[in-house]
Amino acid sequence: MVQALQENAGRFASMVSVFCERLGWNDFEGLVAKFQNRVCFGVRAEIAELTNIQYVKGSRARALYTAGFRTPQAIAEASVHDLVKALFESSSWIAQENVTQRRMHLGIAKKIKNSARKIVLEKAEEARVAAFSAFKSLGLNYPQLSQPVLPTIIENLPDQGNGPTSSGEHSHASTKLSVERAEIPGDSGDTVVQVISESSRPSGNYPSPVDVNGNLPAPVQTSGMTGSHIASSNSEKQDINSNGIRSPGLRFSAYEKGPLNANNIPGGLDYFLSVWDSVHEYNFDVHFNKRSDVNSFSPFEIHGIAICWESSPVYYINLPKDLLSSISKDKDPSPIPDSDALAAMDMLEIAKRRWNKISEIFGKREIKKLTWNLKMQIQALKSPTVSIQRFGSFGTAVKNSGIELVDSSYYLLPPIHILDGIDLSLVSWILWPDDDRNSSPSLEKEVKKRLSVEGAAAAGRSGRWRNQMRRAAHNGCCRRVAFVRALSSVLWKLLEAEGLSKALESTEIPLVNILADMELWGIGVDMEGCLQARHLLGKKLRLLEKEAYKLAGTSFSLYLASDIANILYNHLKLSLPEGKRKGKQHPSTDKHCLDLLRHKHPIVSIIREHRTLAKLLNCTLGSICSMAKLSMRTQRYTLHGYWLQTSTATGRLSMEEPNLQCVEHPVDFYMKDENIDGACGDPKHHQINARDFFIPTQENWLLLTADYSQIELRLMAHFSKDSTLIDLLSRPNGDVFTMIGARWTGKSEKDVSPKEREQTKRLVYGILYGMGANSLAEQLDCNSDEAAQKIRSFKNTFPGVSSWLNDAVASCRRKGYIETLNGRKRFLSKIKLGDSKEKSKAQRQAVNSICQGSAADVIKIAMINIYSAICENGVSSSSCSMLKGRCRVLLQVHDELVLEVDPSVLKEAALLLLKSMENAALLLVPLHVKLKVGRTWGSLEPFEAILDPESRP
DNA sequence: GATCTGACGCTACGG
DNA sequence: TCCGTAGCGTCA
Repeated sequence: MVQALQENAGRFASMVSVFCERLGWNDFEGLVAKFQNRVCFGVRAEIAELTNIQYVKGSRARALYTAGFRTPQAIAEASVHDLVKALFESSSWIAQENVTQRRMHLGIAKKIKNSARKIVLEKAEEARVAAFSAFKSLGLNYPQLSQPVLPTIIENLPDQGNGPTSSGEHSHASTKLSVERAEIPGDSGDTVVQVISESSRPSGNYPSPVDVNGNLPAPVQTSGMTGSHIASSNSEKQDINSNGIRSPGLRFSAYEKGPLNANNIPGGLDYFLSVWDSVHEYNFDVHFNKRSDVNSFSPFEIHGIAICWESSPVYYINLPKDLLSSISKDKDPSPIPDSDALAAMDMLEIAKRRWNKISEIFGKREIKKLTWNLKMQIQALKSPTVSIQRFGSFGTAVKNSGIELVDSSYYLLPPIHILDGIDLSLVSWILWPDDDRNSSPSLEKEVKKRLSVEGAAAAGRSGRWRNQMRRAAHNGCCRRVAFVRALSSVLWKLLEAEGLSKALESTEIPLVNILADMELWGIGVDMEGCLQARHLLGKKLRLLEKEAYKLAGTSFSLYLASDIANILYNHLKLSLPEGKRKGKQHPSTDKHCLDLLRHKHPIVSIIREHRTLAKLLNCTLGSICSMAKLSMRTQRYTLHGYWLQTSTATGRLSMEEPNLQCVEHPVDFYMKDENIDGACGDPKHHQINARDFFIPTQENWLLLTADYSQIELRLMAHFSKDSTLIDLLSRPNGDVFTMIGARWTGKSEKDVSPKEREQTKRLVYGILYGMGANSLAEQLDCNSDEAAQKIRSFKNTFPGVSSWLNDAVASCRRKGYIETLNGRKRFLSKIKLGDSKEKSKAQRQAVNSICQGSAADVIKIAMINIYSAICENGVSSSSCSMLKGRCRVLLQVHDELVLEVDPSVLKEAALLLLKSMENAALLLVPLHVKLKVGRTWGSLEPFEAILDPESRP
């Protein structure tokens, strides 16, 4: 933690000082100094600054100061132990210290440290943003500003002492957009089939080198089999196997020998590429790393690609070295002398041709290409960069050849689009959606779980370099590809046996591309607004704390549930609500509990408000500020979360770092304005809507969102075929819950009050998810008899629904799994095998997963349809070609899609969105979609312009 | 003895 | 004894 902090602070400090230095802008330097610390005004100011830290008031501040901790930063970096020493061990009553006291001291020191950490982080961010906006207001061109900064930052990192600091030559290079460039020949779909492909493509069925259990056949057999495969393509190839150029172990099969460098086989890389091109199925793994410290247009640096196919050795292409090798031309592997510029240019042409060939191979849709974690690899190959250093003597030639330079020391190669790649992690997830929830899918773990020990070991051997240097340098790339090969034979058979290939191929695989793009693109952030809100919230939180301490008569941590429980139930002697004990460490202080207590003591509502606001500040706004990056491309702050396709059991997407699927709704509070003279007026109303800080990534574009209305309810109507419900949902307008409420209470629609509507909604979802009468009674604020009566009444009104609920459970019990609209399965074995508690849980899950999972399917299909119309390198479809490049999907929030749109095509985009979503599935009830448009996510207005789609051609 | 980890509590979001 | 997520924090 502290390391991260130090890094952050250091980065910020160097950035700021470079800004100032380069512009000679002294005023700004002063501003920054103020932000960074307020040291210059002497000791009193310093101590005052320390009191900003939580739990640090007068005496502690002085104690810390005299012990040498003179800034929040020093405290943040200090060890807890040192803080304890500084805070308590000098005082006179240290002698009677006992264990509990010691623990308390440690706790306080920890909290102080945390609080100091927060303060330092905040300041770093404030200054970062202030620096940025100050430059912007000066009208400075961003690239000029940022370019010198990055190398300087790198310079400050320990292991990159001599990064280029400043020079004119890179100031213009990286501002150009380069994605649109470089047409790849193989990209158009109709790739040229080379003659060699046909003649060398092995015919007939392959004998599988590894059986379903992953057992390796005896070495003799394998060796013969490998030979026969290679021989059928080329006899020269066999020689290398028996000659053992790379590996002395003649008696081992190629499978066991470990990887080969694709350039070191006879015929060199060109020959390898032609063989690779001829196989009908292969596994690959791109070796790359993400330069996370750089706000680059293209942070992916690629090093190589590992490839293997059935019973082949694992091949590794070293980039760019192997592209530039001349072995196939004159059998002379030594590099061309640098003086020979012409030869270098020739070589470069060859390299380009080879790169294009690779691109072409990846672009063949009909070839089955398997890997693990495809999304990142797609991203890496979309803007692959290679360090200048790796070009060695070709560097100058490359520079003159028009290959683009980015981040001053990386060349950007033409993009490669992997079409229809198959991600084995998806296969594994779709087969076992309830597995590994907490951990990210790991290939190693998967191999251990699904393959026999021998199978895993054999795969490991074939992907493991003997040479330790290479093993380290290739970062497991070859091993991964070998594992993918071993796993795929097992998983693919299972997939087909379970009949899950359709779900995989129709939605999950196409979705990978979309998510990859969404991650790269990001969403815009209004940093200034966010920081202002944080400032405001911070002030309010401090006021709330003060008030809470006053009401409690003592100070305690509002962040700590056990402290709050202690204050409420011991100190203030409030009575614990019914049934809230349950053997925990402390009595519950959760939201529901506080709601019950809210009239008993004024502090309760303070605690509630503090919790809500603290969550907003620390989680949402905090992560926005710390995770937003300044985008080179758009000169705006953007957030790039990660989309997780395999983390949920029901099939929904989820997101992390940050999770923008749970950004709060607007929060209101009142706060007295403190004027400079201390006079306080009436409490002023404030509203913070975190969604206001999300904006398009492009200047002047708009956000366009669309969300499904009651999608799960509609799916339930579809599945249950309940005629009453279908009838209600098929009406073109009117509120569904009001209508259900009317039907259910026997009133007419206009007599249904908003309260009744709300109750109806809760009841509907409650029953949908199998809620018991007791909890429903609590939710609806009535007794459990009434609740039970309402449930019966509801079920009588919709008899089809209630019988479907039973059918769904029965069917799940019979088959052991449930199935979604798209044929995805979730296995719920506990519905049969568990104890009664587990059983009833599984029953509820069964019903819920069908609806939730089907809803996830529907919106995924809609996303795919939209993407195929708007994506820039997709097949051009008839009417939507004008949308290409002017419209992007930014977020998916379960039932809602957030797009950004060029205003000139707003109407077209809205129509496309509406149509794609409404037609994503054909149900017995129509799917309703609500469109909204606005400048920020928080200020959306209903979009009415295309209510009548028939008016458009 | 500092540091890491898994379990749990709480709060957001979505239906 | 509604379901499904992420994330932050404490504690043993």
